[in-house]
Amino acid sequence: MTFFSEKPVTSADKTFFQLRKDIVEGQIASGAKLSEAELSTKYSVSRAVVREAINRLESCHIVERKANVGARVVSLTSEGLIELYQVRESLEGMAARLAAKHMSDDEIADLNALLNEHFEEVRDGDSYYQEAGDVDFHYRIILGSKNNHLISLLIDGIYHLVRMYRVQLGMTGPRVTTAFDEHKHIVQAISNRDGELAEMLMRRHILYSKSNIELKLSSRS
Amino acid sequence: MTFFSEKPVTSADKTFFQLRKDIVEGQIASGAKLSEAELSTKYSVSRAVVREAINRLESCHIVERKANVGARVVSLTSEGLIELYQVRESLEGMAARLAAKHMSDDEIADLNALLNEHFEEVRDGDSYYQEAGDVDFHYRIILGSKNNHLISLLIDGIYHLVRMYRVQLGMTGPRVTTAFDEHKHIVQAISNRDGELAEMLMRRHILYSKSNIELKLSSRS
DNA sequence: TTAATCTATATTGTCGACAATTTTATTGGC
DNA sequence: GCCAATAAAATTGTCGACAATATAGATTAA
Repeated sequence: MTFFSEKPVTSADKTFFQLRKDIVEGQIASGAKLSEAELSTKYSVSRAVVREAINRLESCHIVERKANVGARVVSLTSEGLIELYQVRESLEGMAARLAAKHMSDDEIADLNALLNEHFEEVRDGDSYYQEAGDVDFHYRIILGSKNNHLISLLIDGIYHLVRMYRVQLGMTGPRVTTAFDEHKHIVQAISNRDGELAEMLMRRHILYSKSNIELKLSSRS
Repeated sequence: MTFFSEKPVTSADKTFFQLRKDIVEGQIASGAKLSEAELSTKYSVSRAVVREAINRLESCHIVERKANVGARVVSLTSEGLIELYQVRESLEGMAARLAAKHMSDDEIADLNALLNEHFEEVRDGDSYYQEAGDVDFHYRIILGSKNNHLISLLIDGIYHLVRMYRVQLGMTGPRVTTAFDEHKHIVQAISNRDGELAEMLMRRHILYSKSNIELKLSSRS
């Protein structure tokens, strides 16, 4: 299920989405230089729309740009990962707190239903949907916060970077079973309208997730 | 004291800074439409650089843009203020936590010195520097987090919006004395390297600050 | 008179060309 | 042979013009 069916209306939109996808999924390497002329021919658009796309990516912290020099894709470092997850812990913790206050009973019921689907998939050993299921879960809570500023920061910003790390470090759907239990407890806290606990559990959940990725990262290098 | 002496190198930089200033300080009204042609003549630059400036402001959540329609300055609403302060509470709480871990002893000493200057100003009834002093205090802690992602989100993003609300609602340097005590306790926690407490105190500090602004906002409307 | 359609106007989106700056290559001196 | 100064190439920044879309106004039919 896709929530924000971001519909590219303008040509710059399409180029932005395409370029972001190519970077996040590693088609364009981390640290690579983004030549405006080159991308212009590659995507069959003018340099102006490529520039706009690159500017937007810079705002997302996906590329870094120096004046009169050019733009490069950010390099994936362990420090960057740590920083990213600290921000994520902070914001998504707040999202969980707010979700406990602002989600409707129906939304919470849906969230429980999702968790059950999720459980059956785990039980059947179908770990393919896990990745999407995990994102789905987190998105619902983020949206449940009803805080548009928070939503934008997480979904338009952080999450694409998180996905970039995950994809390029080759970790899809890790630690399925333990994460499920954590999700369950978070939903319980939200059901009980206990924002404080929901925030705490979400923060720990993300901390665990970070440790897990760091572990795989260190063993890989 | 200015920390990030953001030096505008390109023409688009200058236009971006100028336009942001004009919006934040209310020269351009909240909710106003931003005509590219108009601004182009006003700032004596081409439409392309105005477009780039507007795009950057959109990323900061200072303006909202609709495709093929145009950009408007965000309207200041009480909901927007609440959302903003929730995000700020979350991020700046994390900043305080990290600052307690990552600030050097020298930096902490400087922070204490700043607090003392601050105290004398308060004692002398010189409330003019209070506004800048408050920002100064918060900036040091944010920078002390040593988390570049966090720093960028707060300083490039949130703080300009916060300032926009403050300036346009006419609240410069509110509740001087009580805020000072709160600052003092936060610094104490950081000195003790107690990140957990620092985060808690910072979050409460920002919550109080929010309540204070909301109070003035409701009495004004 | 009102509503809908069509037309005219204005605004945004896109493009190619030129200007300014940086990077690379070349030349000259030691 | 190596370094510095200079010239050439390539890349980014800026501009004005054209195309596409949306808004406002006029016209016509019910």
